[in-house]
Amino acid sequence: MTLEQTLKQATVEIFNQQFNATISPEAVTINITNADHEGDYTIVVFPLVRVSKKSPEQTAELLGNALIEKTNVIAKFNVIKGFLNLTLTDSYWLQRLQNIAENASFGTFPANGQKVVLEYCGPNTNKPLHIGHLRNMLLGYSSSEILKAAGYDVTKVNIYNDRGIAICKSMVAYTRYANAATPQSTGIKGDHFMGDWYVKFNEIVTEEIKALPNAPTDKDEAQKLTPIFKEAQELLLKWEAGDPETVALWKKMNDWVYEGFHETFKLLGVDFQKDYYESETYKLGRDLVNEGLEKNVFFKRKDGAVAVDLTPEGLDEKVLLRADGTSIYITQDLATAKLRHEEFDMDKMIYVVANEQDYHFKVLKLALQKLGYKWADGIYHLSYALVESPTGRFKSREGKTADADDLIAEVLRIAEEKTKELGKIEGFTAEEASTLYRTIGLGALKYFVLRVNPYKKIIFNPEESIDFHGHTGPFIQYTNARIAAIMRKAGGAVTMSADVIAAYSLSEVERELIILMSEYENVVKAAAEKYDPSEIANYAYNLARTYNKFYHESPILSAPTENEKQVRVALSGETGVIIKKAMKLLGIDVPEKM
RNA sequence: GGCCCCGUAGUUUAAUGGAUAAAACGAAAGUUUCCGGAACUUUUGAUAGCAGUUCGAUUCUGCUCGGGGCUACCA
Repeated sequence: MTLEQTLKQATVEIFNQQFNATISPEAVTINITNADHEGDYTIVVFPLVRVSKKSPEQTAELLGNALIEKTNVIAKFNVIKGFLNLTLTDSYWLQRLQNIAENASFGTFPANGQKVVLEYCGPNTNKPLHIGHLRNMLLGYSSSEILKAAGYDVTKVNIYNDRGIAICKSMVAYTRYANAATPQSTGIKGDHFMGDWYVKFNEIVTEEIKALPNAPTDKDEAQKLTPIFKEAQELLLKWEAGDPETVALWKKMNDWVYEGFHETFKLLGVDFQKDYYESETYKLGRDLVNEGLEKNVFFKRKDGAVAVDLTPEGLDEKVLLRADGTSIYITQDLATAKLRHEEFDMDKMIYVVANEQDYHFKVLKLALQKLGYKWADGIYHLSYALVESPTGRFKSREGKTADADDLIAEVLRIAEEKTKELGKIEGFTAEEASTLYRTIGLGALKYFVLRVNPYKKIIFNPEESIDFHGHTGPFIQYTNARIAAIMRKAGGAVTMSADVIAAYSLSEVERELIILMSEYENVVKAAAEKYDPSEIANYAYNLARTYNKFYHESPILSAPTENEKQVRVALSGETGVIIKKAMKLLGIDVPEKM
């Protein structure tokens, strides 16, 4: 039982005895005491006065005394208004620290038997990854790590939107102008190579529109009249018909893209246990929709399209199958969901997709629920806001500024520059140095993205780029490097003796640090429940900041007494351990020297 | 038009309905003896507006004003 549970339970029992009243443990709110007041934990008694029928102060006083009687961990308490501030004994905290240090799996929960399928990334294969994918991938990967720590069995999957008119556009431009160039022959990364031909296509469209006799003012309308667009449409038809030459070209170009993507995935450290391809699922779903017709939960409109009526749920009527019986996006998503359930028998299915598609996922979940699939209750859309430039939304037309690979390269370059400036890596081999630049640069980038709550939009200013001071990844990494240096000199982790645990008197910061570490497992749990890595990110920062404060206030290796040295080294070692654990949940490596 | 999300110091972010709203960046000043100065200590400054719910509201409700998104037999 955790301390909070113990205190809640004791409070419930005390109320039962003293007031003959039954309250639930959930009704007892316990917070960490505000920094401005003395105490470790605070029980807010306002909600309890209704039961005690005494003033908040009297109730708190009574409860405080009773808790001291009942438990053996409370040293003292004070009452301010309706707040009961409890101070635990130093030996409780030291013992707690020792227990944490001895428990290698502190912060990871035992398997809960629940399976999760988590879909993330979901790129189109006609252009390179951009900053939005970056946010998606970092969120997806980190969420998966957090869920695993919370005891879930997680399978990460990706879905490639590898077909359609956009891909055909690149193919047409390539066929017309490339002269059989390849990523290898040009030295261009495969996904960028594909993207370049997509850009080329659009350039030609613009030219051909100019040549049009009576071009419509609407750009989309005008595009449809251009020869190159018509070629792309023909190509799409040929692809759908399975024309061998077209399919071969399509496959060749997509393989280039995958090679490029995989390079980026590897650099970022994200991975997938299974890949899905739209080209294999785009026709699925028809049977499922017909099943809905039979069950009378979907209906056929007069025009022949099959739709679901979601007006009772506050949404609209939504078409699920075209009048000609072919699938649309939602149709295949329904089918893919069912397919995955058959494959994985998961309890939860999480989709990491931008908030533009909030509506889509509401429909998806409701439609599956109407079909009677119980597992649809476990569908969760991990929705995140778009990344915007200071001037508004990143458009692909704005080009380079939003490109994921460029952004990564830039941040690695800055990491190298700053590290060299500081000159702390003497004795590093060239390879060690470049690994370090990567660790720090990616640490900065990942932290920058993950520290923000997913539903909040991120304003990203490429000019100002990413910082390495203050509330950043490198700051946390640096703190660990500093701790690592101390631990090397101390000769490794220490175990505190029973005498020290019993008699040591903690300073304010030391106490603060232990309380923070003690909270780590609650933070992991909360982050998993909320699907929110920013909880972990902010926690890690807090821990690092508190440690630095401690570090500056308290001599560690040169502490005045052996007891102080023992406690402070133990404190340092475990802080390092938890920093590493937390950062791992964010997908961020932590160097021992930097 | 309808629906959804967001609005906190100059800027970027925090705060299960709890105490005097917390940090970082920026700006200004400082850290002789010290284990790593990517650090630490000061100073500076904010809940868009108006009501309501209650012991208590950044948080919940309603309205107003701003910003974004969705509302395709596109993906």
